[in-house]
Amino acid sequence: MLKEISLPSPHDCSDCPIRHRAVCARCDADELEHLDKIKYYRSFEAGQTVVWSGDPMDFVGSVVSGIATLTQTMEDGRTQMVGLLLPSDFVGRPGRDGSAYDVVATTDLVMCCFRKKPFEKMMLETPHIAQRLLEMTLDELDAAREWMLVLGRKTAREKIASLLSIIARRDATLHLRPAQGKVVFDLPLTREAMADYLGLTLETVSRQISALKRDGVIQLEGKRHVTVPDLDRLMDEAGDDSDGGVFA
Amino acid sequence: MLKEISLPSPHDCSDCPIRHRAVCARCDADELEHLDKIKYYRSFEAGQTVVWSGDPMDFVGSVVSGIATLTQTMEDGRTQMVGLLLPSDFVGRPGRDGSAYDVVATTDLVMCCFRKKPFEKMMLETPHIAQRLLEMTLDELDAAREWMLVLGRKTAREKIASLLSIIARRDATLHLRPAQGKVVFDLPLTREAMADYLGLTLETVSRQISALKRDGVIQLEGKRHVTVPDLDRLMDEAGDDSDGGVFA
DNA sequence: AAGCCTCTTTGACCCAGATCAAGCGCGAAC
DNA sequence: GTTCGCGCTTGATCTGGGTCAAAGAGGCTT
Repeated sequence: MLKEISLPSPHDCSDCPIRHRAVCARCDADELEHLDKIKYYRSFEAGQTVVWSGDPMDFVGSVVSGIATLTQTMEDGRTQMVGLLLPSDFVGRPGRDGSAYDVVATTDLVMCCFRKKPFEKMMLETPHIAQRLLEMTLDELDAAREWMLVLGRKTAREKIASLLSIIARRDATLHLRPAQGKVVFDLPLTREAMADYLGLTLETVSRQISALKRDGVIQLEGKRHVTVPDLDRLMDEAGDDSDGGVFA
Repeated sequence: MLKEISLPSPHDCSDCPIRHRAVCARCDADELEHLDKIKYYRSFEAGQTVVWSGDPMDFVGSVVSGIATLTQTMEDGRTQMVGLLLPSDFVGRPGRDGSAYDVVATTDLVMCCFRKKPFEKMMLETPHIAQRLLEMTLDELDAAREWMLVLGRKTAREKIASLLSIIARRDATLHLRPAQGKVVFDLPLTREAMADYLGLTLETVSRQISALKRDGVIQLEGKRHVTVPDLDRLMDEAGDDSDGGVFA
């Protein structure tokens, strides 16, 4: 198994890239100082498991950079990804000891962790944190429900288009580019991970990506670098009428 | 369209059947009194729509009795149920004007509604409410993710068994009976609603129910009255290893 | 630069579940 | 008591996506 990387230099909340979106978004200077005392950074290599389902977790935290996945596995090995954790997303559940899912780093990953007990205590005393966490949890619930429609009712082609448009829009907002017209990005997931997210096999994922390429909906350079000439076209293929905004 | 029924007699929080499970579970007497001022009851007939997706909602609230569903619909009519609302479950999202889903009463339904604006104000001032809502939202998120595994990876037979065992366990806990051995209950959903929940067609639902009956996993009296001779057997068929507890 | 290893693509075939189509059973309306 | 309508079942057939199998394409190691 891979070794955990130690972070070269711990940094300060004031220049934290996720300062304004994470669970600490609403905190004032005093509260940040308090958080600072219970926080620490951890880094993981791509492919490393952050927590195993069922294992005790003595921390909660935020993704600072990189991407992690939340997956559930059945005894016979069938797996379903139930969440994609992007920078600023929260990991762990206050008031619960074990993790309900496997959390795996898909890319190199940096997390800002809080020791669980002190964090829980602080949540009770600091409405700003509890409020922000509620808001984030409600957003995740909406995203999960949006995904239930994808899993339950969409065709393979629509599923792929849905995933690509989510990534494309997320990337556009992250880089403050307009979320329409031409979008270019790198796929952060392998075909297998995409299959696990979409409830498909990796062969079907591959075939449908080839089909979308053949039909000019996307262009591919290598296996991962994607160009979407017309985001509206892609979103049409996804079957949702413009709305969307799952991981907004 | 059906008419809304007016409730014969509004009742008091102290003898409310969902007092200890709903969003108000942690409230003390003062807080309940405050809530009482902004609350009102509404009743709906089976089949009636409580809110349409996209429509403005000027209230949030709790299901007091009956069952409601949360569904999403695509332009071409494909629909996916994304939530099953049982007594004590919360409806609506503080801080959002419109409903993201259709909310439909599956049975006759009574709701305890709070005017939205005052409720939002009260949430900011009353940690007990925000804390309980966070807890409930986290539970719903877990349930939604559990359901993603069902939708994405389970076979039709496993899907049916999963739904039946959820209903059976919920019913058992609601009536304080042991959640194992023999369980008897009524299906609160039509075959079509089950299909919408499971991402199947109603024909497949019907066939798989017949198959489970033929195999002795369940017994049916009429279309809706179900006897599960051995809950463990049913849960085996659902494919999850004992754990479960989605709507616990 | 040869050999591996992992990720990916593509082909051939198969099957679970969708679709299309009757028909049943039971309560409500006339 | 007959008819209507709705919810449900069952059969026949079709098909999207799964399964099994082979091979290409980079990137790393030695």
